Amino acid sequence: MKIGQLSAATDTNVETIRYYERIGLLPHPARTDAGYRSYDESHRSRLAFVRHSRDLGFTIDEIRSLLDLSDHPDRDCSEADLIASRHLEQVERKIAQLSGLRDELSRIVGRCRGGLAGDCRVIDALADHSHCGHAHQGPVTL
Amino acid sequence: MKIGQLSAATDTNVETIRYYERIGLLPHPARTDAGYRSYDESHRSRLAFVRHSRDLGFTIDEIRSLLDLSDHPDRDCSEADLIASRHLEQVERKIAQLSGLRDELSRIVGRCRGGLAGDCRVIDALADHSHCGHAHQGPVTL
DNA sequence: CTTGACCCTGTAGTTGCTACAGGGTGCATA
DNA sequence: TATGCACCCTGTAGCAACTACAGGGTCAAG
Repeated sequence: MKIGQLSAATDTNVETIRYYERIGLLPHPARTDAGYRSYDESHRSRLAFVRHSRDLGFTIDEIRSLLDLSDHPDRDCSEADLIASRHLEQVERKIAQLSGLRDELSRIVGRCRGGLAGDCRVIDALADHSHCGHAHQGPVTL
Repeated sequence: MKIGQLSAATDTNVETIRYYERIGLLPHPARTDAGYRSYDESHRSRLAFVRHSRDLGFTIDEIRSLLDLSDHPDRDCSEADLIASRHLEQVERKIAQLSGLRDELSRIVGRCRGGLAGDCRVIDALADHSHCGHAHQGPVTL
């Protein structure tokens, strides 16, 4: 299997596959005479594992640990459970944070009837009004 | 006001303030003889506007547009409303995506009773099982 | 006069990719 | 045989929005 076929089989960008190899998430595959990467089923399933983990929002470092456990079936698996449950907590915190944003945003939008920016409620709400019961929480990434 | 005081007054990292200046979000302030940045109330309120917008998850580019409107009170403010409602939609989409993750993660965690990684349900769930009714959605950022 | 807190510039690191530039390979077709 | 064209290679730079130095200058207190 060449990289393009692995890419199609796992729905992963070719550049991403090379990136995962570079950072040590995937092993260096064999090469053809022409220097092309040559993959087999074990590479495919490892990459599928990585993809599924990324889809669930695990970081590269967490995936490294999970892969390590997966490579050593004799180890205790409580670490995997710990990683996953910590991650679940983070996802829940993020949902709570975004729900707060959503509530504040929906209070803001739809209040302008095409007037001038000078008395726009949207602009106004973003200006400095510490009295409006809004708890400062620091920048957020979507 | 020196940068450290502005930093304290707006709960913003000093480096972040200089960064905002560099990318043109804040104006270049006056300087003291020693070359120290010297801020006044107008800088403080502009930075507060930026911070509040970032807290609500607006991107730097969106904030640029919002600041621009705020600087021109004679403009039509429907653009501000558009920016905010588009952003609200994005936040709602993100919440939906994360809720999906949360559901799948909670199905996965807590199923391991300290056994060996070889038959760990967590590891197992991350391996390749396209039959489990999981819709592929691509990597997510928290 | 020295200590420590603050300030300056400029550059590099973070995360997880993505996008070239500039080249080589392999196969089908004119 | 030439010549496209799709694919592969390496290496580097870019994205967002900061954050973290390194290596220096300034200022007030003790």
